[in-house]
Amino acid sequence: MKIFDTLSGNEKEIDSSGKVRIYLCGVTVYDESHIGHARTIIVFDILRRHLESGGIEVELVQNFTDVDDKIINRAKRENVLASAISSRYIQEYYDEFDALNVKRAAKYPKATEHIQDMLNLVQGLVDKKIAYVSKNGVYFSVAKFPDYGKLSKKKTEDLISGARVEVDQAKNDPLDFALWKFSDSDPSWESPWGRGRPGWHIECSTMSLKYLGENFEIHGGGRDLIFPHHENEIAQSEAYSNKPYAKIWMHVGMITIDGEKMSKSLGNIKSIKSLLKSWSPNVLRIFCIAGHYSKPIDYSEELLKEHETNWNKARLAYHKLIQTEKDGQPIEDIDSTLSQIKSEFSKAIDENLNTHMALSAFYRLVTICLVNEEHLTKSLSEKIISIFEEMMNVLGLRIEKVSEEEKVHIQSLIKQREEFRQQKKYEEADGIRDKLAAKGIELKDEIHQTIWMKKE
RNA sequence: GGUGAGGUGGCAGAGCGGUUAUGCGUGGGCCUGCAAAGCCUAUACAAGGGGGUUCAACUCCCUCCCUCACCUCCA
Repeated sequence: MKIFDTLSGNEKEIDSSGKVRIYLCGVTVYDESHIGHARTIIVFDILRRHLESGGIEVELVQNFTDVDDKIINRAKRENVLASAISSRYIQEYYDEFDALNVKRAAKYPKATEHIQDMLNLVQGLVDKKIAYVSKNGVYFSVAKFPDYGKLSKKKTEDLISGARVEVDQAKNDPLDFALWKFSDSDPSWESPWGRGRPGWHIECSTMSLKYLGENFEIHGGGRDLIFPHHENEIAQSEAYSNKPYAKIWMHVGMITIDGEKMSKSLGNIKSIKSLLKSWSPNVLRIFCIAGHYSKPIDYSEELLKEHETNWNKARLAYHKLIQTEKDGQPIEDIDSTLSQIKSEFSKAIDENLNTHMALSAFYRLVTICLVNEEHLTKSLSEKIISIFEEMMNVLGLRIEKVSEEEKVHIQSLIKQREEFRQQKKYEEADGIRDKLAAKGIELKDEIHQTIWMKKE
């Protein structure tokens, strides 16, 4: 499988000779997660699911940044400890991403639980004289790392001339960044250089090294992390280990709203929590993967509605498949069509995670079910169901199953209702429909049969 | 100002040097106790502007214009 590598600017084959180790930069837990976070995480979820479906072992590590100025400010405002804020939002994170059917990572390391590891790394950089101690903290000396800028394609001269680089008297060079910041207030830890807390970038270098080793397969996150976060991570990690850091850098595009990036400061956030109130997790997932991951997606209700329409068709098709009992002559050439769709689907994902194309293959399968209803036989349905479920599994889409017992019950009610309808006792028939609706089962009358569907 | 990614039919969006992607929407029809859906059919002569390369460009090259992101914390 190939992925576009930001560092080399080319698509690169993922080294799957062994376990595929992936480090994903997670969220800073100071507030609710939004659909932009969800997009990045869902994209990596699909990457992981696809590799795993091909029998490749994946080890995904995703951090929580739980020490940060925003967390501290919020804690002050609410007059609680910083850890109270971070643990609240970590819990919400789990609740929401479980609801979105995102597979749990192998490990969710927290910065605050790796202070000593970070200090060791800083010590290594100080020993090598790549980091230095100033009055505000310990800084990384960018000038000592000649490759600085290779990921974001920036020249250090350009960065210096850019007026937006913060001027800080405590630094030797305006480009230098903090590895350790001196501070006495909560949260803070002792260090050989003075009490304080870690800089942002050091946690990812430390925790990826600790859990995935020196030269792991994929490192990623949102596009907005390329600079300075990932650039600085490379500098620290490679200066420390003298070895190349990640083999592939993968970055996911932003979600915009009215053409502007979704961000807290603009106040145009769509939180996952609020979106889950109006849209099913499946629709939200489709929304996040309907365009290519490298490009931005502009949020709109209309777009969500469109995906909901499409997804409803898929649900209908699936329910038809599982309710097909009849036998007969299947469609000609169906096997070759099915295998074609199947291979198109996985090829699309193999080629730089083209989920858009994969999704269109999936919808083609849906259309086959809806158009060829007359020819759908039990054996054919079973065949299609297995492909259908395979695809849903890779995309992380999920249709709730009903128990055998419940199924029998629904069928008998449908049969009863059918009898009422034959006798034109519509009130009774509608009564049954309402009764099922109350249980989350909706009915669709068709010419030869009534299809039931689990509501979402 | 620098760096990167883009500009495709009403909207969303891929692929591809030469054969209408597709979906949504919209019009018409079928089906139908109602409901909801579904199916059929029609519909867009799309490629930011200007140059080039080529027998042939939406697809490659140059140039101009525009949009977005990053250059400060950010998925």
